Amino acid sequence: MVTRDHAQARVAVDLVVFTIRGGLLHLLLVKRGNPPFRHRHALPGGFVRRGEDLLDAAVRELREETRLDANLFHIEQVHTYGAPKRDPRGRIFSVAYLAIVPNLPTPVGGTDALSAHLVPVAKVGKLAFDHNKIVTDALEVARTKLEYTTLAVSFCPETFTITDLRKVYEAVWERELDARNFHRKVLATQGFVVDAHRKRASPAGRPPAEYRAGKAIALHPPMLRSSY
Amino acid sequence: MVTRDHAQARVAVDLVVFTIRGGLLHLLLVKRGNPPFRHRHALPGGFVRRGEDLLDAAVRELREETRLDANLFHIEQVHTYGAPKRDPRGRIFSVAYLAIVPNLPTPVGGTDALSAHLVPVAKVGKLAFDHNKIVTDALEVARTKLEYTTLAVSFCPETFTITDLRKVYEAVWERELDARNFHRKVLATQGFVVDAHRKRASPAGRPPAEYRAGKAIALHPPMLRSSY
DNA sequence: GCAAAAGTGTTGCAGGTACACCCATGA
DNA sequence: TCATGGGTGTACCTGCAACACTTTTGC
Repeated sequence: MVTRDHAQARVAVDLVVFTIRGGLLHLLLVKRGNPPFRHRHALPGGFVRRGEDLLDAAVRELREETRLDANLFHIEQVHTYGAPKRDPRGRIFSVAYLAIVPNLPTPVGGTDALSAHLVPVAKVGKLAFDHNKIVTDALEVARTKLEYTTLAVSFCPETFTITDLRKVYEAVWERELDARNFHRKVLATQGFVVDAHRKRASPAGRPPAEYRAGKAIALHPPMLRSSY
Repeated sequence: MVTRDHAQARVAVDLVVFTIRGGLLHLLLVKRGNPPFRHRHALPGGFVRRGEDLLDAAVRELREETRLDANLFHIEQVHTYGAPKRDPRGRIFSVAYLAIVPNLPTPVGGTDALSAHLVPVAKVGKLAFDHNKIVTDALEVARTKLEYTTLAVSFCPETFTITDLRKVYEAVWERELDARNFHRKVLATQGFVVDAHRKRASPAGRPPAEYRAGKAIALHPPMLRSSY
């Protein structure tokens, strides 16, 4: 190609970080410290550095924001956004990553952010750029992945109970599940969870058994939310 | 950010175009006319232009390559590849698109390609750049989407028989299906296909009824390939 | 014992597989 | 009437939803 009619562009990663607090799905947001959209909430993220791969950039940004070790969270690419005017600073493509972390520690502000907060997804307001669309897309991916994969355990600490796991599904799907059928189904699915041979002290009622994440990644059969 | 340690980059789209010929899944490949990887097979694609959105760039490239009208094929974004050294020309991010076309007309060479061919996916050799990885990823997406969506009709011409549709599944999954159960299941799934009230002349046997694509996008219940 | 939460048994139904069988056409 | 592929009926099996019921703890 002789004429350079293609764009010289910058490429950023944006992070949709979900965690669960108090039975509700929360999203990690930062308050922007610089224009454009100064003081507006936005997704954490930043530019991909020279010589840096996309996933590495996403992991780096998440670590800067949460101080979490890379093997303590789930992260995967979701979609890339490239509308010509999505960012007033120029041509910026954004590769969105979905991250899921167990019981996130109190977040800290990053380089470009005034502060970071966890916000219940139901209360997320108008965000900077096209970030509302990015959140919607990532949430749909997370909801679908709970059906066919063991992704839900990524929301849980190292050991957890079946009820903990069920509350993950209920928070993400915003839908109640039958505790008894759920219990049976999780234990019947090979590799979903493995017995930790411990009981948790409980404030009331029979103490539940604790489990760890199993080795399976895909669920056979899936946990369908359909049956509307 | 004061220091510009992030990459100034170019962004390209690469197309994984599938079609079915003679009951086999085929992939559209071009022979590169310019370095790097000159004379090597590669995915069709090209740089995103100034002021052009990602999907528009992918549709444009596909039209240039196949002369097909935009509403005659299915296209969707799959994944973005950004390893620092994936392209020897410099920092180039590639957004991969999966496209599915019915009975592709003979392809033509594009601006950057010597020629274009349809190759059975089983016979795809070593491709330029990281394109083998891109094809593998896109194929897995296509296989999965056949389970949960009506994507298979995108491989079919305007009117088709249930057997045509079944052969799509068999080609993509590389697995034979029971014709009788498949038939019943497709007709039982609301909105998958609608009766075209025509019969096709057949060389032997009872003439099959013809159908058109229905309005449904998702399949309830899904067409599971599992049951290994 | 009573409350509370964990965990099990059972029944009815929806949907899948396997395969016997009937239908419509050309030669 | 036979071969061929389209299409239907049916029997068996798996897996889920619903919900009654039992178990194990703290008070």
